[in-house]
Amino acid sequence: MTGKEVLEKKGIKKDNIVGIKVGKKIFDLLTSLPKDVLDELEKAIEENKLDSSNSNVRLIRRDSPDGLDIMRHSCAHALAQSVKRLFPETKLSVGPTTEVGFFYDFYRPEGFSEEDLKKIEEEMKKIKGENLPIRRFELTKEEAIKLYEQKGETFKIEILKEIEDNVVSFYEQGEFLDLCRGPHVPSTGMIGAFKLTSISAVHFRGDEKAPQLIRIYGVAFADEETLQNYFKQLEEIKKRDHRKLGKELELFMIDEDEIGPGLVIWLPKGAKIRRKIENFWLKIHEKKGYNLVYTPHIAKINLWKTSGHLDHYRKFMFPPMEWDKEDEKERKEEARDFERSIGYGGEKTPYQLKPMNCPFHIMIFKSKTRSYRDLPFRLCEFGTVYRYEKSGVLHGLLRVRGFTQDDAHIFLKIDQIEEEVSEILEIIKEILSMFGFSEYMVFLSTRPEEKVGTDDEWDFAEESLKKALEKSKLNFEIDPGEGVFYGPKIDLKIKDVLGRVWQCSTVQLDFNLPRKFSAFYIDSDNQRKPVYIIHRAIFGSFERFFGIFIENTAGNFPPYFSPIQCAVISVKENSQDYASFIYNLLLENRLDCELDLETGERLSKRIRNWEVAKVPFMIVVGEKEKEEKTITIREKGGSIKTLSIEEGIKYILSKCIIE
RNA sequence: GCCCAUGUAGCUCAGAGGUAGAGCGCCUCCUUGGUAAGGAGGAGGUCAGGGGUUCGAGUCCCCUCAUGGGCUCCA
Repeated sequence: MTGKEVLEKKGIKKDNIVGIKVGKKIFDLLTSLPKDVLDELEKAIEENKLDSSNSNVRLIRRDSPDGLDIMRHSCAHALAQSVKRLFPETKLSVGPTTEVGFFYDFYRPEGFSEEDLKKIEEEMKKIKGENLPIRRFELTKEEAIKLYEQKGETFKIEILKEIEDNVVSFYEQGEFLDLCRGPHVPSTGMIGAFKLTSISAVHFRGDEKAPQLIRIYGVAFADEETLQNYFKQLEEIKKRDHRKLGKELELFMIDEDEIGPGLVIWLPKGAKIRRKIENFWLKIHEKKGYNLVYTPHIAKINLWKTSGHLDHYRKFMFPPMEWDKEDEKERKEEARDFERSIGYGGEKTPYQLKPMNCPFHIMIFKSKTRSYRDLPFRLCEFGTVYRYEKSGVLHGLLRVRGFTQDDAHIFLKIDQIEEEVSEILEIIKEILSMFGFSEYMVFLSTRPEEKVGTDDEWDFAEESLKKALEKSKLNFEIDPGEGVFYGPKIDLKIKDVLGRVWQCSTVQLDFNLPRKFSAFYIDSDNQRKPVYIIHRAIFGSFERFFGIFIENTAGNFPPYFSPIQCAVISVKENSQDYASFIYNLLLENRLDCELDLETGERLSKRIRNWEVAKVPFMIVVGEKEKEEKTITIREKGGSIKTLSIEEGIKYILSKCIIE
């Protein structure tokens, strides 16, 4: 007996019901229920407990999360049915749900156009209108393969072959049927408000060698209103888009044609913000015993051979800088008996743009003999690196080809890891909180199958990281096997105001690099001991973090990071001297401010200009203020107060200067 | 790298075979103003780049570059 039949038998209205949930198991109304589920359902109905929140058996309504998922699944079928009606030669693949909608993958070499998409959507609406009853039935795998052989659905046969069960389920609506494990709504009329949003190409099973399929995406919600709200939310995200705000607020630019894709120019206002962030960051790090260094952007290619980057990281590196052909002979002569293709030592050796800073920092460590007394030895740098990211993944500031890491490497003994990591976690929290980020998701990744380092080292290191995390009181999850081959790591993701999650901070242990470079220290027993390294970054990349920061604040930066903190505006010409006087006072107090003596525009227009530029404070002075030795402060958004010069400046400074 | 879409003034965009447009911004002038847009005039374009079709190409076709949304990738 199916859920539908039970409800009908018991006379329960099922207008908005799309399934039954027993414990964590979900059944649609079309599936024959196992005996125990059936019993429990009937019992719950008799005791009238179906909707009470503590009941183990519950009806799934279409607008609940589970209900939406069922409904979206049926949307995918309606999509496939629509496509088969309009383009019968199309072959079907799979059609699951997504977080807010659904998609279906089709094989159709000629693809679909935007026009096709509209037609498909219209046909889906028709299918919804037809309110076709949906039926579930089962076949043996053999029968199913036979059925699909008749229909020529080659992809379905492939999928069937991978299924282990011998009996498979089908769902049928009108002339359309599909291999599917469900669940589905009882009829096509039950699907909610939907819209097809995009088309993209994917490979069958994500395998690059497999044939290419066309994926059609849609979103679906219980009703038209929620669907519209979803699009409104998208608008909000669009409004905060850092690429748009970056242009409007003149923060950065990327000139793909003349300079190169993925290469960021920080404009004066963006650079001002960055410098404030750098100063703040550096002050904290110097307090914690870090040593700032600067290293070159290129190095002889052999450095990258030693570090192993050339073997493992090559596809993200820009090509080596080769000398002209005429120099080729000379270079080869200079080359010792090292790799012929690489060349080494001589004047004409190829150079390589750096994708990471660590080899330089190791060379600094190795530049003199280090004692155990020197450890932990902490180096930090705003190190600019270049990585050749594939063209399709570049995205504003969030994915670029040249970026500056807030990088640090800590050289230490293995028994210092725990304390050092817990110190690092404190620094991370302290710094991120200044940007309005306080919600974190933390992941500890442990040893993968392929790794360097001994099991003892891994045991000790993983345990140290765990203890440090526990001490930090951060909630964390363990990602078993997700560590990189050279050591375990902690990744920290931040949540922004729209609930989006971004990975920025990372703390990684490295058993590998010190060995590659034979980096050691002299211990108290006068023995050479191998040193351990922690790689860590808080922002990860200034560029990326800036993009996230822009979107999180919608360009309304906290006053202490604002590129222009205060605009001083004279009402008319006779107060210009007074405005200049106030402006100079602010400058003396290290405030970033602008003087607006513009006489060509109305006052309200000038105030609007500073509002649009998202300047947190304006000081407007006219005859009245000049007379009374006061200033009128307008905060962004419009609140206004008049204070004495001293009080007013004190107030603004308290919001704008961080020590 | 793959699929689809897009590329027109500094910015946002209209123009869809027949003389390159608007708003904002910029420059000049008028307006001397009290907390989010005062008025007038002006400058500004190899229509991403290259090739083709055509009497004639932002407009149609091909290639390249780049961007957007996905996919894949991200030791």
